Amino acid sequence: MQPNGCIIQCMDDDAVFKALADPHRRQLLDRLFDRNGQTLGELCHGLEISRQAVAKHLALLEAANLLSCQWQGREKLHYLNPVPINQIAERWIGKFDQHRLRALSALKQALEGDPHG
Amino acid sequence: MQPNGCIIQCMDDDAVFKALADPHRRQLLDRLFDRNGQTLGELCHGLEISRQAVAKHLALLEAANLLSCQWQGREKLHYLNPVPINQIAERWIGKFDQHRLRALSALKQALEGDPHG
DNA sequence: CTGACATGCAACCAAATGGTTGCATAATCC
DNA sequence: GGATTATGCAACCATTTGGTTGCATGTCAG
Repeated sequence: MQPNGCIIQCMDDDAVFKALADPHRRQLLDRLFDRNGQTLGELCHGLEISRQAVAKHLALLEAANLLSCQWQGREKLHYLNPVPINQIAERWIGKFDQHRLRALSALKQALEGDPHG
Repeated sequence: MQPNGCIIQCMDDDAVFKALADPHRRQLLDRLFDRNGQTLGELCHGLEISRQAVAKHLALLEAANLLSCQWQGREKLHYLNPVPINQIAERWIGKFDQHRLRALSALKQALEGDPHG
């Protein structure tokens, strides 16, 4: 849709796919989905890797534009950005979803609040 | 939701995400999307890597259940399987798409047989 | 059968990846 | 100011990854 953005975004796609390739990183996204705006320290809880490892993952996610950060005093808050995932879903994954169109039909009905299901 | 399938599928998710992480592999899927059932040799055309490298990528995609193969004489035909991508989209990516719900509303209209679409 | 073609298998290699440890920097609390 | 806390930076390491080359196997054509 955007005139220039597409070229740049397609380059970004690779970063996003690579960012999603690691289970720890997906887990971090999951956690931020559950509670947005967590600090590095909070995101470390329960993960069995070191703080620095988590920091690296977060930096990579940030580089892929999957999250944005905001400093608050000495704490760095991490906020989820679902847009790149969304874009991949729309532009790339959707392409493979002839099958999904059926699911969408069902979803359409659900969105309509269709009582017949 | 599925009683047993979920556990297995979640393990598969990682393989699928990893499989999608490489641009060459995504390109191969794109090519199979354009024309299904290609041989290894055909899939090599235009790629600047060796046949063996392509074969490795295809093996990885097959392991991730993203494509299925069928021998025909001395040729191995490769067929796209969009289901795992679909499942990821449904189960994981969809979760992050509060935003996408708006897009779905638009799509819903398109599916309704919008004459302008 | 012989040669050409399509693929598989295995060894090997360089670079990327995911992790660690140690130290530095900056903000907060007493 | 000094200790504590939150994070960053850099060096280092093992494993994985993506690629290569060389050779083996199996199938088709003459």
